[in-house]
Amino acid sequence: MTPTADCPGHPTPAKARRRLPAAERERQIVEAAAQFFAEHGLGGQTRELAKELGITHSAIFRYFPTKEALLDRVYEHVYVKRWNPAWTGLVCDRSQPLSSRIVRFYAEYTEQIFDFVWVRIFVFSGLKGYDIAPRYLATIRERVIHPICAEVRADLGLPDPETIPLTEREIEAAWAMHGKVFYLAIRKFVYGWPIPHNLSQTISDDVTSFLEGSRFIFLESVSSAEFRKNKQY
Amino acid sequence: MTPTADCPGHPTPAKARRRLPAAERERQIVEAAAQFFAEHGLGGQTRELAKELGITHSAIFRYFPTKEALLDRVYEHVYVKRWNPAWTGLVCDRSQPLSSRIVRFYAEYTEQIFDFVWVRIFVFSGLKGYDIAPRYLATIRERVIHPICAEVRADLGLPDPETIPLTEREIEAAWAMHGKVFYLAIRKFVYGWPIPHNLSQTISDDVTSFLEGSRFIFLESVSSAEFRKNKQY
DNA sequence: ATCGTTGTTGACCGCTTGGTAACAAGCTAT
DNA sequence: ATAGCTTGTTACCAAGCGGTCAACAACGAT
Repeated sequence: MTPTADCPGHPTPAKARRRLPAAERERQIVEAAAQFFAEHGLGGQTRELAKELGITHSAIFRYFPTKEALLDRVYEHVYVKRWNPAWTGLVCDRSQPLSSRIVRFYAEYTEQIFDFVWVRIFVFSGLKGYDIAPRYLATIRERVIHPICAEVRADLGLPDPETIPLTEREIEAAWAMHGKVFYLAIRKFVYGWPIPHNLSQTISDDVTSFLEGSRFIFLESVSSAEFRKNKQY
Repeated sequence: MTPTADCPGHPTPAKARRRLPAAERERQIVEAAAQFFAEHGLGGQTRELAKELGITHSAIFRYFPTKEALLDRVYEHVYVKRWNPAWTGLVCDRSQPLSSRIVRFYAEYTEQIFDFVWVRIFVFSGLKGYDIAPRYLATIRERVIHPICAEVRADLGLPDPETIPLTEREIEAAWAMHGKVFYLAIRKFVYGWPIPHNLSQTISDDVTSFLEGSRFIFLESVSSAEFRKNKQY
């Protein structure tokens, strides 16, 4: 396209700035790249990205030695600092009923996660085999899944995970709820399929359904784990 | 994998056939292409696919006018005929308890769906904006989600969807279970993350948890829908 | 053998791709 | 101004891409 499209008819066409300070241009490129790669996949072309920025693709390579380096910056920009450290404590704060703790966590969590760029780049890099997804899921397991299981145990008057380690069934029950929430995001941003308009109602239902529905799983799998443990002596 | 791996050292290496009848070669290409595109994405190169087949990329274009045409055949090969028509009736067969019907459906369903090629091509084409995913989800909604909701209604002694239309909350509750199952597939084939070794136990837990946990959602949302309906007169 | 048929090849075309280098256009200080 | 640094563009490269085509190699029938 015409790079200098400042319609030659205008005498003083507001003179849109074409030369930006380095730091600002760099930030601008990263931001546009995140949106761009989320849309077109990680294989999207730098030339097209440049076009959207109104610069040439060579300009991008002034700021990033390679496309890979740009992608690394995009990952950093999208995934770092989106985790609120307060969340971990939130689930364990027993001054409130368990269900409202979990509801509140997922309400805040989805506010960060239900994002076109976040979800799609996550899936794109998962498909490419990058380690973003496994590493992130390991974090979720430690900071969300396990704490929730521990709290459910406490809520049901069951022994804590230190005494009787969490079983696969219990962990999977917690993943079910997490999966439901993330599946909503996939439905929306990957499949382009509508999701319920009342998201907080949905989340609240999911949490209640999880707590109600998986109670017996916790009771059952803990008691059978206890049984196996006692048999050892 | 390598069909013609005739290690050049052998004097009479059984003479692995290089010239195949057209129909067989075509079938072979489609099958290899499905595996290949599932692995490398829909942007994978025909030359590399050809290399895996032990032929040149030109040979592929003898059988398929364009890469797009090959992809169409792959879609057909992967997604057509994987739906068992008996499934629709399965959920509605009231001679058995509802939970075992649903468990059985999802057991059979996952047997078809938990497949590297199926899941990844599904997600790849979803990200590209092809209509495979939305169309498929519409089918799931009609043939699985809605029937399950109707059966839950009947099981709880609630009015059928003809009388009181299904609410968004009820439908979403059923999607929760479906999403959990599909999220397992995504964890495995997209993120490369382990899933429980006892899949049938997990599915059975998920179904029980759904039926137990969403009972109140059905009761509540039906009664409020009835209330709204009566108010009209 | 010889012929036509058919699967396969290798060289080639035009376009796109990430990446480079030389040069032009702004800004700022003197 | 103009020197000097910074920012951006033009023009280019080499490799890779989907797709084409003429020639060739393997078969079956005669």
